[in-house]
Amino acid sequence: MLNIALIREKPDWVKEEIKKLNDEAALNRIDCIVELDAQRRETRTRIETAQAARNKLNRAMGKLRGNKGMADEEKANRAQLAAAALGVRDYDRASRLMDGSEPAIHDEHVELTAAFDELIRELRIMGDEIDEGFERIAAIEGELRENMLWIPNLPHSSVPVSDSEEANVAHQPVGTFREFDFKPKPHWELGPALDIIDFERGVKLSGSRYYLLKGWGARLQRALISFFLDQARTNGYTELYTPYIVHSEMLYGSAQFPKFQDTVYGIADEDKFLLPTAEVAITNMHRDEILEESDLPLNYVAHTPCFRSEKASAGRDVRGIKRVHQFEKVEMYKLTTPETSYDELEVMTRQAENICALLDIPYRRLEIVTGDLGFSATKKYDIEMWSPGCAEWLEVSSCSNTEAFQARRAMLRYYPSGTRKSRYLHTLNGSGLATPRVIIAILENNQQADGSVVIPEVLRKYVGGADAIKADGS
RNA sequence: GGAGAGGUGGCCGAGUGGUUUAAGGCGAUGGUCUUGAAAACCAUUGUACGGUCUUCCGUACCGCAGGUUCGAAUCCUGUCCUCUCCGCCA
Repeated sequence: MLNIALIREKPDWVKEEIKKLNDEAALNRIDCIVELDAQRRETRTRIETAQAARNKLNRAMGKLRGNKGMADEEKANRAQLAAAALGVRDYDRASRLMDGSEPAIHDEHVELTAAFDELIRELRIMGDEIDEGFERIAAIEGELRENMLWIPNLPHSSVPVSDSEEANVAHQPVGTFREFDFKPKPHWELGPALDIIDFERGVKLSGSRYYLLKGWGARLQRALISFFLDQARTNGYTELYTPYIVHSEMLYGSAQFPKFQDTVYGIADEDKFLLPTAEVAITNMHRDEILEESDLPLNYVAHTPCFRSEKASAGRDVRGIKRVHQFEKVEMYKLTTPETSYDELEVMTRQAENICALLDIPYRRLEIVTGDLGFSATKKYDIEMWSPGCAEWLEVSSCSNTEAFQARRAMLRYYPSGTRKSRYLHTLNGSGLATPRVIIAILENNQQADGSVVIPEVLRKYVGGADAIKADGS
């Protein structure tokens, strides 16, 4: 979520920024937000002042009714006078009469019960008005929040401005592109030939975009996950094992909801969902907490399966395991101070790149333009591995700074050293890395003329020293 | 899944529907005292939002959401979570 004060103070500037993001619908909400915010504050001030008077009167009522030292005669008289004062909305006088701080002139006999009934009637009228006011506030705030939840994060000033993902700035590729003396095959041929990816049976079990890894396929994936986690640990990340099913609030916290509600899988009859990424669990881990600056940065890493419905990309990338409903990912995550988050983004991105380098697969960094930033990032780098079989760059990591966008939604705060005034912290996330696409890249880059696949050096210690996957299964 | 007991501030823990502050303690912070520390004593104490916004004022928050009432931590309903016992289970 954006800071509402920013929209209040610089609505035109915010609109200009949103224009860079290709989000027409969000743009149209800004005027509405400004209006609702003004209404909200005006109504709140008015109703809360009335509520203050009401609280005071109710306390005075208790004092009057429970005052053992006061004769019924005087109580009745005060109640009657207070009711009259309430009738002309003189709340101060009414409360002084009730709590005894203003003398009451006793001029006529008043019946106690009748006087209190009259007073309670006046208080009820006042209370009903205020209750209506609070209902109005709740309605306004609900509508305001609903609008705010649909406003994307604003781009960092260093992000190239463009609406087209074609314009993403590709850095110089790193690594050696292998020269093949045969035509490299795509993984959807290599996998079945080696009997390590079984598409038919995956589909039999669960439908399209599901697959089954078998033998070396499953083993290679497990090796990769261990390797990724060990790399992250070496880089100072604390490993987490998180729930894979979370409450819907968590998806609001990490900003998948409400906009991307149809990209996740829900649990029947429960308000819970399968993780589309570990980011959701980690973002909300410190929800509603206030950390100390000395705790930061917090670096976490978690391996989880990721479940995605991929409704938006129906029909695209249906071949192979490039885009699937279930995959394994190792996610790096940082909670930092606002001062350090951009430096940390560079650090995290280099760490992701380093994993590609260690696997000895050619890769490149993409600097994502404003129009392709997504909903929550202020700045984002993608890392792509080259896959000679399908002859394309495959996104294997995406590293983002969301600044305080998720922190504001999930209430992630910290006390700067020496103060007790909390601030929102910054959050960053980056894959490090995701398996099915890395498996694709390894199969396609390391395939040999005889159909075998060489196992990257760094993975061998995870597979008992084996150096190749052969068609005969050895 | 069944039965029961509970959810109160950073922590522990009181709290007959009212008579202006959620008692008291612990912890933390500041101060007094001290050569320094401890002890003792004094003071302070959360979050969010709003107000002519650093120290002032107000509103809301006693798991969460509703309800009853002039007034709810307290009464009612629902819900989530925790604990104990039983059942099941890796």
